Amino acid sequence: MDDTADVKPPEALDGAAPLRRLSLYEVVAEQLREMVLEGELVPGSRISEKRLCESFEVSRTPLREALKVLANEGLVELLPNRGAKVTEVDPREVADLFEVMVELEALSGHLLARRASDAQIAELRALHRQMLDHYRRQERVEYFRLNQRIHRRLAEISGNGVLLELETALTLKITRARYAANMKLGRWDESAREHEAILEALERRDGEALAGAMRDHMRKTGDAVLEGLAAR
Amino acid sequence: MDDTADVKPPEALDGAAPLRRLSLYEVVAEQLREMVLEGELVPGSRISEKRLCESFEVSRTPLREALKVLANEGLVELLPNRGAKVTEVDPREVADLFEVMVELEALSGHLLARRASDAQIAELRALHRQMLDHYRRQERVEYFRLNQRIHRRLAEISGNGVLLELETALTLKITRARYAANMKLGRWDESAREHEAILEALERRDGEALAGAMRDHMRKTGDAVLEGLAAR
DNA sequence: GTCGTGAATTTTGAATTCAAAATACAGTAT
DNA sequence: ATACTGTATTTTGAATTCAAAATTCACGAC
Repeated sequence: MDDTADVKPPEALDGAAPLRRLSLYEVVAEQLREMVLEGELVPGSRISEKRLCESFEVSRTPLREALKVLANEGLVELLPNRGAKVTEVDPREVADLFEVMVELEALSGHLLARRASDAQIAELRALHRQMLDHYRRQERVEYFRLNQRIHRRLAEISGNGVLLELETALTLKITRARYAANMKLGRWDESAREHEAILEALERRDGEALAGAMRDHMRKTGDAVLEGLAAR
Repeated sequence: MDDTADVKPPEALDGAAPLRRLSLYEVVAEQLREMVLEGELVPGSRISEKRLCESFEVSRTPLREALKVLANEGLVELLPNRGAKVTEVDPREVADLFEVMVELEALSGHLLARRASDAQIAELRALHRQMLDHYRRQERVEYFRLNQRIHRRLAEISGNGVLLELETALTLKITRARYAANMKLGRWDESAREHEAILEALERRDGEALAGAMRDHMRKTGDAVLEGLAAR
């Protein structure tokens, strides 16, 4: 019998505002997601449940629930009676991904031009300026994070919940492909210009131009990722 | 993909060709899905795990795994520590759904015009003719089933796996909304004409026309569903 | 009489246990 | 030596058990 000396701290952090505790499997899923995204779990490799259980210090029940979540996100595959394996990054699928994403972005653009409030546009402009600051200072991580945040905010302001969900889900896979392609962000300046075009079109509330700019931006991002994947 | 509702006892038929047994939770998920779609489980009502366990004659483990699948499909909501409840059909969300679906159909159209082989086009034409037969004979169920099958086949032939997945997922919700709206299929003749337009554009390989026709068809379907929902 | 507090019951979240399937291994026969 | 078969081990699928959270209900105070 192994020592069960370490007891979970159930009495910790109940202090002020646990508006909602989140389930254990969600925490595990979050961790797993990160591990897959950053390549800590090698694509194609089978996942040993036991090892993960030990490293996470949870039992198999929440771990398997987490695996199902990841499976639905397309990060792992669940083979009946043969466990789970990390999905490979298939360039073909990535191409498909961007093909769809381009259209979703275009839709976003059309909606944004119609629905964004002046305040929201100002907010986006502020975020954009902030991002450009990071760009000028060559702060990669902060730039990337703000970039993601802007894209998410754009999707939110589009005012279509389904669209937001889909873009979130697909962005996850795109991020994974990015890591796999080992993107070196040499596209910084180009990308920054494209963002500028997006902001300008939005401020003019020119739906066609905005949709075109967002479409263009996503297409070029896709090309860059695919190129990176090909030259793995 | 055939949609035969074959009953399979879990431990029977191991004799010849169980190419792959499917997990218990998948069977349960399938059943639950149907129950939610057809309104057997009332929207908004909380789901008693115990009762479902008894009626399905499975333990809580596979049932809960199935619930997670349904949650990811958006058919049920998982409230932490408070169980699951069947999601309500929100007209606002349905509108969002179609707004996105319209664009996905348009993309499908563009891809189809480029990628569909002559044989595939012939196959679709055959399915279409079959569907029209059912229409003439006023065979609702068969018509509806073939309609679904054609749409699915169109998505498949588009040759974009991601697009196929998304359309499948969203079609699920659309189907649910249809049931909730208690669609009376008074749109039969109109719908049949739209399908004819789609087929013709495809045979001409006119991408723009095809995208337009598919977009139009989906938009009108959406309008009809929303109208049905409003007049609940 | 109504509102608030606290215990009892119910229900969910997670761990453990049990059984079946798959894989790995060893031995034997050709 | 190699290939096949039967067995042992590992790993997964599902059931059961245990604990914690939430809901319900009753009692008491105002």
